[in-house]
Amino acid sequence: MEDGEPSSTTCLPLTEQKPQQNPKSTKGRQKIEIKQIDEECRRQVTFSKRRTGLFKKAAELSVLCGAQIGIITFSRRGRIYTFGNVDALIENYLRKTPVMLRSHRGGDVANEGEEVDGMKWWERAVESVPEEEMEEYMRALSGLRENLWIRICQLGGDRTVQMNAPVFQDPMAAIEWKMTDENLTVRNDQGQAGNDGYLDVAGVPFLSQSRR
Amino acid sequence: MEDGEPSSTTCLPLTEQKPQQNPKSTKGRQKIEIKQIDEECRRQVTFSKRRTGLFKKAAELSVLCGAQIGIITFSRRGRIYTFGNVDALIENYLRKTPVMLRSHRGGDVANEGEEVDGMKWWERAVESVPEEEMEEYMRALSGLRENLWIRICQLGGDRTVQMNAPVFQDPMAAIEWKMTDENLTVRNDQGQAGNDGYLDVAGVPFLSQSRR
DNA sequence: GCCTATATATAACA
DNA sequence: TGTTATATATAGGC
Repeated sequence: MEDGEPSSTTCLPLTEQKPQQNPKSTKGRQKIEIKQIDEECRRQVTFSKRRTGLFKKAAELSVLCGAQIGIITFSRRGRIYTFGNVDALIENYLRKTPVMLRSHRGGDVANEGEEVDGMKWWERAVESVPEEEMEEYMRALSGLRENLWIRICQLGGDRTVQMNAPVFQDPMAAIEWKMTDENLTVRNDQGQAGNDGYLDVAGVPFLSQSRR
Repeated sequence: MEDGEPSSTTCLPLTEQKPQQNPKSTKGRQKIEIKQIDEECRRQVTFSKRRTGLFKKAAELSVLCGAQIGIITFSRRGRIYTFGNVDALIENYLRKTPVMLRSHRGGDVANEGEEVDGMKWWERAVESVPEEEMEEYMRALSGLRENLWIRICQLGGDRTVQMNAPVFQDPMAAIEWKMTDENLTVRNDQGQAGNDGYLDVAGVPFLSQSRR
């Protein structure tokens, strides 16, 4: 947009300028390029502010449109910040996109619908599985489990910070939920405690925000 | 837009303000209350626009701060819209908040850390479980599975719309990702196709949502 | 969808 | 953190 001095040519210099010794207390919001922020400090500030903004937007969308929204965020340090009823949404999501089930019977997702007694294999009680199918059943369950945890070891961080906004057990609850400061407050629950020193590369904080 | 001059108000009032030709082409963005939108049509438009905005914000945050972000959204019709590498994030999330494991050995999460051969019970191969523990193991797995699917039947809708933005297999990939139109384009894949008529129960949305 | 006028989100500072 | 000046998001309308 405009950049340099638009010059004051179009304005009459009639009255003296504002006596403010503050020609412009700040530069205001500057345009930035959407690319990785290198400066640790600035990045953290941005992460914090924008995460807050993102969650707020999600909350508004949820209320305005009665939608269920869940957000999972891993900071680069491996810390988790979540919004919404993530657990319920995950379960629902897993059902609608059953990627975890491919390991059953050859891994062809086409078999997914196979039923016995009107139930999908994963819906049947373990005890109801016939002896002769047990081995295969176990293998399937194992695969299910494996798929759940297979990539677990790929990430290192272990610090968990839960930031939960509204929890909509019931869809309608989302509508009731109001965006009060209370609701948007960060609940930094240290998880399983332990050494609190995060051993951050540069003594940058980001951890001393325990409140509430 | 101009800024050089502190007060445009001091500009010469010589010419009459805007000629009346443009009374105001639009009212511009109006302030709205954050509460459930009743009008079906307006709600859908808002949902669409704000969802796009939300995902865009998420993408920016992801790139700017190198964070991994996943968003799951269920419209009130039960359609899913997701952003980010949801699968990977879910797995990671499940590890850090192993709520699914409470069913093991009395449901005390305190036992969660119990290890055998340096592996958590859920990490062990099914085949390695001693015969005498098999029954209990199966019960535990069953519980795990049950917890995964327990609430499955509570939702009715089956339409699945996947809207996937970037897929960050690797954390660093997020940084590379650019916010092109291509990336932000909605990929509306009907899932398993079928009747598209949702049969939404009159105005009362969320239809047969079974409540608890 | 595209457009305009405003309501909001936020980058740079203190 | 809180403030300020701008960059963006978007409600209402085609």
